[in-house]
Amino acid sequence: MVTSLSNGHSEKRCGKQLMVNGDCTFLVLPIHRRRKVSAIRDFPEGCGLSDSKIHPETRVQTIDCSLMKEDQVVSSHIYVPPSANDEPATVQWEGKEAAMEDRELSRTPEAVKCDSFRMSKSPSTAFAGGSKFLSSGGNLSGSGSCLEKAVTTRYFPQRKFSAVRDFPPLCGKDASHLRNDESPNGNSSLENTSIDLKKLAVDDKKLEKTTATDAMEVEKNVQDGCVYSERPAGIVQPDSRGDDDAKKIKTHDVFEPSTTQLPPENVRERRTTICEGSSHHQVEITKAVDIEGNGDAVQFEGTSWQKIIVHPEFRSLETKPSEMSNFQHEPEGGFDGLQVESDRAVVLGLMAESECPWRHGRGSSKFDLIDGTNHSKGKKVDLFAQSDKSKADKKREETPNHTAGKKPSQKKKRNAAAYEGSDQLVIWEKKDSQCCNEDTGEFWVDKKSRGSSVVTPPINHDSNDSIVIRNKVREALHLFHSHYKRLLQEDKSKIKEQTDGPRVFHLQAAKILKDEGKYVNTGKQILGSVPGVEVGDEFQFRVELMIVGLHRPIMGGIDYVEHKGKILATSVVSSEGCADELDDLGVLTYTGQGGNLTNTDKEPEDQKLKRGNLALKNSSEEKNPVRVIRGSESTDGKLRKYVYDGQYVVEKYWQDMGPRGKLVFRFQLRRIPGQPKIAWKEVKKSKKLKIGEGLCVIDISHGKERVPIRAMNTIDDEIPPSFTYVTSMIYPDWCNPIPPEGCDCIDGCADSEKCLCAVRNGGEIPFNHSGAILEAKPLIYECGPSCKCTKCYNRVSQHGIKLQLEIFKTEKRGWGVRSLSSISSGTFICEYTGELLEDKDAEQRTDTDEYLFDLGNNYSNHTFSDGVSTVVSDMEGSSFTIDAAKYGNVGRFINHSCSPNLVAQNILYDHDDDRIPHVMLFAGDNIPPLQELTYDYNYKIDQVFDSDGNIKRKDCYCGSVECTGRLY
DNA sequence: GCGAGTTCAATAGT
DNA sequence: CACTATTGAACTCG
Repeated sequence: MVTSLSNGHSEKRCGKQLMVNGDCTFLVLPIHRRRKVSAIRDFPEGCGLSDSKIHPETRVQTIDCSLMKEDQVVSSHIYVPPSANDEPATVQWEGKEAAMEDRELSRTPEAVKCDSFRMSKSPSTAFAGGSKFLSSGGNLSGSGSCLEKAVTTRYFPQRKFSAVRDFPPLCGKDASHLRNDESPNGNSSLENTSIDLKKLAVDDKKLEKTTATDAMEVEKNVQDGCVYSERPAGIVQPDSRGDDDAKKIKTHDVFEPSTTQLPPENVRERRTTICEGSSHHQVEITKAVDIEGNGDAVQFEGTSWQKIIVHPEFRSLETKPSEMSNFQHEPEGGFDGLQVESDRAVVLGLMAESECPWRHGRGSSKFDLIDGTNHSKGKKVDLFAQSDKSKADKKREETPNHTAGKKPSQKKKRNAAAYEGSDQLVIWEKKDSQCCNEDTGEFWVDKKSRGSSVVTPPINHDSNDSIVIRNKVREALHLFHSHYKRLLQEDKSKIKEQTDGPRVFHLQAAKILKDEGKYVNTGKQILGSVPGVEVGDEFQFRVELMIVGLHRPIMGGIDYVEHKGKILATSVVSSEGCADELDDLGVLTYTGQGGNLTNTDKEPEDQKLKRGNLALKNSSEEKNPVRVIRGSESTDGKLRKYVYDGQYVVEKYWQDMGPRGKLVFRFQLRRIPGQPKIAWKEVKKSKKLKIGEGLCVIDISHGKERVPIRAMNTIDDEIPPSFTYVTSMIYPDWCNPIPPEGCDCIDGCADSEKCLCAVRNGGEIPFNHSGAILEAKPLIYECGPSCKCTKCYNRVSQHGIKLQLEIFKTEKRGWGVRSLSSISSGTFICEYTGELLEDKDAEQRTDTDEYLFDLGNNYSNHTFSDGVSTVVSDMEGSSFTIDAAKYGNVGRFINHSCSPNLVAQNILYDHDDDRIPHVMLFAGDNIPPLQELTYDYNYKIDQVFDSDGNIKRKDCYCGSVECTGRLY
């Protein structure tokens, strides 16, 4: 991301310059003069904030908050009205509303006891700032998207000296090497995957038959009274449906679970999957197939054997040995999504960034089911996915002949081509030919007319490819939100007479995106992880799941693919998936689909074992990975975001009495070990820590911030360095900023043509009603104390920190900052406070210049016309620097990253001096809890000098995939 | 056997 | 809270 947009321009003192790069338009503002001092931090280039979804009715911010009571830490959720209006934020607890300013309240014993605060009114359901202005793709950050680029002031000061934070060796690029060592690199992960592609050999005819009969038979079985339940007999109670219906439940047919028994004695085969997490810890998942038909069993290492209960009649539907011969390459036992030739597969740990317990840096797909123990190459290839072009072509040519003699499936619209690579099995649609390398044909290997073709992965796990696909996902989501925002704005500008039905802008935006061909991972259905999507990614709409290929049905909760004659579940969206649904073992109970559970118009009926339910049932037998997307609810019960939770295995299923008195299917899914930890769980755990357990300081602000800022150190015994915490800038005596003129609005600054502040912002208020910044500008004017407006959403950053931040000791980068709650893109994080210095003064502080933030020559008058800024002020006078060494706030602990998730924004509200704007940090991405907050310090390589004028250099240890390796 | 029409799924917004 | 438009795959019908 540290692309030197205009290295040469610094010397040219160029004027306004437009740089067009594809979709990107960079407006480069003039460079006025060189800096005299070695001010350290500069505004990141391309602070470009783009899109934002405006939620006019969204007026709630959710803050996960830990309250402190002496040495106790109590977790709470506080829903805070955004700071956009000028009223004090309030919370309600047990019906009592209390001002958030009243810090004492949150420290009362009552508050300590309470589990949660709830806002008295929750007109909408914004979470953590409500909207997003970059993407909804959670954690999607870093470089690459043009949309992120916007107007930015640029200049390249010549640093005379520097004393930036010192980092230990073996970080930065080294760090990333280390990471690669920790887990097998991409190539090896691919090569070692060695998933037995023979298993993909499918007899179309047989498939057809099996498919057809499967659902039918299963349905019949259910109707015949076979209940596959692990619930104690009697739990399922017949309702008033009459005797016939009641017969459907024969409690004596219920098979009791056996969760503690040893594996079956007479196992036909045993397959062990090794899931490797961080620290090379491997977890074994063993599936034992019982030859006696007494039920297979599965065991996660460290847990007891869990018997897979399959009713005998169900078992009869399973592939019989005699039928096996019909499968040309069918190995005994059928496909196991996790299996490799050696019967061992490894889930690569996703943990790489040591400081972030579940993130492995950006841009790389880190969740690889590979063979971590057998590193021989080409297993997969020699089995089926041969890369030999001629063979592939030949096989392709043979295909029609083979199929001609057989009865092709009517229902089979797809040529179920498939590949297995790492943890993925991809079922390609035949029409999606571009997915295959047609130039070389090397990906095509037909399965002897059995209908399915196997392709090797279109992407390998080389980090570059991972970045590419990751950026594709990011771009798609950026575009989606861009369209969405535009549609919203267009609608808003329309006269409100046009109320022609519900306006589903997210769907419209998705449609546009599809027409543009910007969907990712289309044309294929993936079993396992989806390229470019990482565990923890957050989405706002269901359509986004479709856009990135994570979950295709817009409505359906279960996505599935036909494979080997069976439909297998690929992903489920758990809408009930609040945190409590998952216990500590990562077990999710999912209710099947159908039965008119939600449609009140139709009569409720028993759920049938077909479609998604059948797919999940099949998956419970095949033990293939199923992606889980968790929908999280906000206060009013509406779903506000979807989080990709990782891969699960369906352990068992049973029938249960549903809410409408009809039978529903329940599926128990267990999270596959070795994946990134679930953020909320970590947060929960983290909040429980007490002094001595990693918690060093309960509140580094000593009560000066509304929300306490903890200091955590689980690395060593170091406590945070001492400094004086200040929540606002300290101006020198000579500096008496003039109060601004202020607007005269009395209507909440609704009329952006009359509101002076809005006019100064180019005729619009740069925030949405949720308090999220819409786009970065060189300078933003918030309404301030001089304004007459009382309620106005043009006040965001001036209200201070709303999120629960904490500083924590990193392994390699000193102290860092993270949030305990999910942050959506555009949310205000904090100001960078400190002492305001003139250059000449800053130059004297050579010992502490690691905390300097260069305000540079940002000052300028911006006249916004035609969306283009023009700088009219002269640049005489000195420039300024913020020194946070002695006086500062949490902002001084925020580290640099080459793939930052924050951006800096100049803001004025309490004075008019645009030479010394406030430096406000906003989220540039959706940021999951506990992910370190970073921004780009924006150093320029070889532009920092020591006191003798020598070029200084410092390695960067941000550890991101896109790390340039050097800080300066 | 094929295309047209219908049904099924669950929000997202009014 | 009730209601509805919505999409794409599966399914049914002619």
